[in-house]
Amino acid sequence: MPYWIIDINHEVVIRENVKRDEMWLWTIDDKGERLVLVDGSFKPFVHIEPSSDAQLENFVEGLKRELVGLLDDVRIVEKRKLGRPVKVVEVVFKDSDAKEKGLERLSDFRGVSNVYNSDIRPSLLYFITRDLKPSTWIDAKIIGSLKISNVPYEVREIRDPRVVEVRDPPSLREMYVLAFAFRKIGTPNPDEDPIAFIAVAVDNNEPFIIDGDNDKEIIDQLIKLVAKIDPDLVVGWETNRWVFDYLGRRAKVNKIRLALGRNGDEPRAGVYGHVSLVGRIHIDLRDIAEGIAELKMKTLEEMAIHHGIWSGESIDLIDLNDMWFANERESVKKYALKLVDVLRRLWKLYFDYTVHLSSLVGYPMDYVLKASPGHRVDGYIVYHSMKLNELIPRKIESPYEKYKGAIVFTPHPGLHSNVAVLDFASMYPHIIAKYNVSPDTLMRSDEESEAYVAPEVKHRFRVSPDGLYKSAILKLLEARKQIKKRIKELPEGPERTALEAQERAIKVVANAMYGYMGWVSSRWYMKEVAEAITAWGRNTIITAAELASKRFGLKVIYGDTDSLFVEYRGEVINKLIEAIEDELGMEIKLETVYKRILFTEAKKRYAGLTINNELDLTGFEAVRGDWCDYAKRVQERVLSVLLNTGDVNYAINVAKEMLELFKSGNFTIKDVTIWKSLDKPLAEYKARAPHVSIALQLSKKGWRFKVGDKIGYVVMKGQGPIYERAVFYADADKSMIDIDYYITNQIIPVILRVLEPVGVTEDQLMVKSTKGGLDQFF
DNA sequence: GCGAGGTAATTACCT
DNA sequence: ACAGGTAATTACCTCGCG
Repeated sequence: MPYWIIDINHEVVIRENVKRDEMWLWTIDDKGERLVLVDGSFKPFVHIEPSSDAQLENFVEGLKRELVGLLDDVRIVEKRKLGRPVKVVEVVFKDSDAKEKGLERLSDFRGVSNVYNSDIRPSLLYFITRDLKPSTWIDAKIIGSLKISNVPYEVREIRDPRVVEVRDPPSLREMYVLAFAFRKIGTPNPDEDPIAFIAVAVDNNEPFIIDGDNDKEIIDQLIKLVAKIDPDLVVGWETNRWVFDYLGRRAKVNKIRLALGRNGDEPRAGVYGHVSLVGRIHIDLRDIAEGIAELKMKTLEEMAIHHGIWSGESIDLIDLNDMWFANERESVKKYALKLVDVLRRLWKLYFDYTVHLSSLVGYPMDYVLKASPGHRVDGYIVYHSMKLNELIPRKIESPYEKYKGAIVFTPHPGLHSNVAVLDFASMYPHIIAKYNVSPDTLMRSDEESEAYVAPEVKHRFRVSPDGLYKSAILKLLEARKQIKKRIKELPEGPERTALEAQERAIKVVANAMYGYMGWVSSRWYMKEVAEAITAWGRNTIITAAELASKRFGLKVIYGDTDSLFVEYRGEVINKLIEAIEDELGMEIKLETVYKRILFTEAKKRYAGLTINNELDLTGFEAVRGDWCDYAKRVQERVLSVLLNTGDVNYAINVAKEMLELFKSGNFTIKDVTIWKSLDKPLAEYKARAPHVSIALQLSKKGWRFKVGDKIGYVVMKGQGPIYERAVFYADADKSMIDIDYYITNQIIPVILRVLEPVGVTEDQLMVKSTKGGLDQFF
């Protein structure tokens, strides 16, 4: 009977007067039955590497004496440390409490050189030692049944779980939750402001509102509803950031228990800010929004717009708050119902992806979404190294050391026609695989064997055997290749969508591998390894650029890291691609062809019109979140006209027309709002910036800001620095807006940025506009 | 005291 | 808390000048 793992939690319990560690696996079997599988066989353990002068047998005896009363077993085992065999002592404790005590005793024990595994969470250690992955199907030996108080399911005691065949996840009971609290002025405060209502959707049923005379009733109803529906999956928005914390504090005020877990537990604050509900998967969709770079404003509405599933007007939280107090409560609730439906539709787009990311990385679905790219790679590598019998170093932060990264070519400014973009496919991963770049293959200076030598930096890597990183990345690259092949063979449909999601999950981990190697907190951090990869990368792109220009006479217009922008001349491009692949042994692809492309003198900025008539904007203000909408729109339109027609005067006229419209007051407050992030706590700012100064003012009025929040401001008429004239966008009075500021500091600069390379000067924007403007073009 | 010119602080982007 | 490379604005400092 296969079981699909929903959630896992680790408990230390006393059963029949014996204390033991238990792993509770919350599962669904293939008949849709919910079951808890309890494995009581897990004993926490560490690996201890004795210092080189220690006598192994004596050392073991010493350990036994030191840890008397805490041990289950002590034995010498063969492991590998950076590929070389080593003998270490496996110390198995009776239970996790004993482990805590034991580690304390060991902290000053003589002869210990290294302790391994002590910083890996028990549930993860359990999973990796048994080669289990969450969000997969498993099988196990049933050895009996147990009771867990408050758990309404059958609980089976198991041994020897193992992964069974890969297939689709079972159908899950889903609950979507949006909680609302309001406050007349400022951020709602859980000690004073009640939960106003909660919008809920269950599975695919009609959304509804949980309402009540006070929030004790509301929270009570929520608890009862969760108990009744008993969802496997709870999806919310900002639930990790504040909602569950807020609900918890309101529950406390109302003297009720926020029993939302499957065992009746309250939400638990987990690692890295994740809130877990025992036995359920809790997804905060905001965590996914965080990873979407194109999404400037991390709101549910913006995310829905990004995915093309939003219709109608968005109402921002401040307006919603005002509506609530203006007694337009029914409209607020109606809007909330729409939001909860959108939440559900968005989650469906990410379900497959999250399942695959979870089973690839080895973290439960909710935790893997919250985990940073670095921790996702860490999860993947930890599993992989366990399979290779490698010791898993503890995470320690090494001192920061700067090293050289990628190369960016200086662009040829101006308007170009017919430009091809060539991209090396997964350049860094392929460099790692090709040159066996890894901490366990790096050669010491006195070592002699066949080696790959990195250019410039001259670090050497053994040709064989395959290193930790090479084998890890090859698995990903090969899996991805297979999936891509299958995708090509499939028609559009759910099967293909799921494969695409799997491919995305693999890509996310593969792309972060290089970064992980240069991360000072990574378990296998080694500067030389990261440095060698970028050195080979620079060498690769420079060689390719030389082939293009010297052998094929193709002008290289620009290039960044793993891409080359070259003149597009028919078959010559194919010959170039062949030559590059031949001589460098790396795959390079024709990514895009631009009919026209504009470069300024700046790197990392260009605008192109593809042969499919798509406008690609890169780096410019128009794609940045910290310029006002009006200026961004002007820049985009000017570029669109310039690239579509190639007519500079036309572009000038469009610019002037939009400038005139602006001068005559044809804009809204939102058009001129500038949004900037607070990247650190307010107290830590050294410089006076407009958004910081506004956040400080608002703090005094009862607003609370978290790191990462965005502050919108508008610049008003008057004297002095901008930070003195900036006003919170919601408090702005349109008649006081400093139109001149916006013209000289926002609109004119973004126009000139893209028109100066084609010879336009500021004076040409100043004379009144004539004919041939915007209307004619659009 | 004032303006020119440089620089630190800050944010957000690219690959 | 994945990496380095880059552009750009604003506040603020230094310096020369009167």
